[in-house]
Amino acid sequence: MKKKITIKDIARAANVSIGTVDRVIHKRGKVSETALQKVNDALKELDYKPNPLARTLRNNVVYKINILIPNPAKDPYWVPCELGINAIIKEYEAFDIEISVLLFDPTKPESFSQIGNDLVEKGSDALLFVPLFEKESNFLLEKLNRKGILTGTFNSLPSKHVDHYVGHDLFLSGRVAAKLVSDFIQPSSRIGIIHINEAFNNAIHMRQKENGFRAYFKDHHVDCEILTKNINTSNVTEALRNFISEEKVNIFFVTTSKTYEVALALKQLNKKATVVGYDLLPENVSCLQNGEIQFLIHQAPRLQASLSLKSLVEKLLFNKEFPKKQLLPINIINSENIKSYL
Amino acid sequence: MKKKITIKDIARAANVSIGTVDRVIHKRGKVSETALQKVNDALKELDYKPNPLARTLRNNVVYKINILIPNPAKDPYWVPCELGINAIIKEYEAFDIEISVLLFDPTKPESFSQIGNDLVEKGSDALLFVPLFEKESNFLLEKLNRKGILTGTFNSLPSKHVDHYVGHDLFLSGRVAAKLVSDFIQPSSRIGIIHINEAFNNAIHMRQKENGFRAYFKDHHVDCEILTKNINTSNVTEALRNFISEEKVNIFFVTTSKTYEVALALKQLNKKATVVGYDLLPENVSCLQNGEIQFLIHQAPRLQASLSLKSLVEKLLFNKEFPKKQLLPINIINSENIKSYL
DNA sequence: AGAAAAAATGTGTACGTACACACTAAATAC
DNA sequence: GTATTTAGTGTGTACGTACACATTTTTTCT
Repeated sequence: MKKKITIKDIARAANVSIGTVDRVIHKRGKVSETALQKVNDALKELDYKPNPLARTLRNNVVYKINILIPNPAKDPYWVPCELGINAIIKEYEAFDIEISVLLFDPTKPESFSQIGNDLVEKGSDALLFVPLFEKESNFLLEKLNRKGILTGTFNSLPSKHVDHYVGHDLFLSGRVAAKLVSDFIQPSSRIGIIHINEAFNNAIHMRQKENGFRAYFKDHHVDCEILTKNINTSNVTEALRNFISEEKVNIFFVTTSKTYEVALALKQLNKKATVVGYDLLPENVSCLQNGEIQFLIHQAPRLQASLSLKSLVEKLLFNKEFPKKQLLPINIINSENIKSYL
Repeated sequence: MKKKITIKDIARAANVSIGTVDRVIHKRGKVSETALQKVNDALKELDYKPNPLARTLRNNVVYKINILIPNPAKDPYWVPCELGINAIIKEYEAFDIEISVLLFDPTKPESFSQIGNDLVEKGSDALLFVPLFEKESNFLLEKLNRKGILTGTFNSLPSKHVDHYVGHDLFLSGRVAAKLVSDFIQPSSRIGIIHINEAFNNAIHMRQKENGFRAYFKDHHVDCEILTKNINTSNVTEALRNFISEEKVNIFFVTTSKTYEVALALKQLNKKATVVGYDLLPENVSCLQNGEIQFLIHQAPRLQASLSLKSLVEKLLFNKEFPKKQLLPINIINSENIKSYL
């Protein structure tokens, strides 16, 4: 079991002191040509890799990471996200990392901006947040970049100005829904795309999904009527009942986690239809298991949150590299494999 | 940014030396009742967590992990598995870990046993392997346990005697296939379960999948003829062509990664049918994209391998805990979401 | 040539932990 | 009462890195 190469081994091999080796490694100058040559040769020859543990220990700083996510109490979609974050906090509690979680109201952009500004003021090594509001997020990102704070986002739209992004290809996820639905299409079928968005804050996401959905049918020359219905009222069920009664739609693609609302409305009207939607909310899962929803696409908020936090933590602790943009696989869930996701 | 608590802080709080604190922490005795009390109080009060980095640095050992997996050259299913392992090796190359990968012939149990024995002889801190052969694997596990070597397995059957297992619920994955297929069933449908297993080495896996598949239909009172066909010959295509010609089957569930063979045979006979099978081999992916396979269940060999190796590595390096048994979600793949998996 | 400045190199220390060792004080033995 | 054991405690050092500081060597200038 051979020992790993240390800076000491390099010093010995190059016949200089560890101080000189250190200066070469950190390019802090004050090294003669000959010594530089010898040390560089030795570094290459012995394939030196600095020990991240010793480096971190020596650096002896407690890194501070702030997290800004939507309040799960306002939208249950974010519950798993918070769980994922807490798991990572637990996982790294023994390390020199301090992580704080702050919640904003997903229906109030100003709540996001205000807490965001506070956090910029207070300062930190990294800030991880959910960029629900495009304008406000970009404004925040600009400030963070100016301050040189490491940035991470997840779930929503990636941006050029963020260091790390974890999320999904929403256009593709629309296509996936279309493919799933396509097996249920009959000559008489009419398809409804339902956007349920009480807070008006993820219109772009829903649009991308719709575009993907429609693109699939265009590519495959399935001609079939596809209607789009926006529901922004607070009385979702009533609006849905009206829509379903008026239009003869028997296939539904719901672009948000409120998929169960469609299943509910159908049940109330005593109608059968194919429903495909998003996310593993308890209500959705229950409908899936009852056969009222055929498929759910799982956006894995928990995994998104934990992956993005983990990347930031390990970047700070071990200087581990991460991709600027990480797109997760799109998970198709039916009444059976749901058990393996709970 | 407050510093983390160290044993020095504990020593100061308890008004003793760090040596005494250390003796308390490691329960090495030689501590007076009063000191013990004070130190324990301080430990609890300040919520002391030892710094895993410093601990590992001080321990100063290079851990050795051996890995024994089937040769990807003999069965392409294992290609991603090797890739996942190499990625983890790369990820931790700067740490005091030495990882070696050895390959056995998945058609020859004796090749597994022989290399396994060699590895036990040579010794190591942990051994990760794929327990393709039940009897031989248990024999190896017994030896490893006696030697006190940390053990990990993945992909195949979990065992009481292994420290860490990553895999799938195969019975459930059979049920998932059944649910997928159920949407294609018509009154006249006949279903074929195809076991293609040239090497006779994963009969148990295939059986579990079949059981799950049949259980779903039993639960749902779908009465529909389900035939089982075992194919162990080397000329798979011919055997399949004969089967398809003789039996009027229009829905196929293939329990192994050789799913493309069924699609191929159907194509040769110019027949259309619903095919559901396993794994993202290039041949399968191509059939999926051509519409010759409807769904694939992705067993994620790459993820399985990297997760299990990562667990062992982090257990040794940071003493991070892991679950004894980790079942992964069952991934449903169609022609669209496949893009997010490649 | 000798002093002063500049360049190059080496040494020491800290990070937090773990353990060997040295030390102190009390207890036992003769 | 002194010697020896024993329980209890404290000190020193190493792990590998990073950087401040001390020291040596070389260069420059008068």
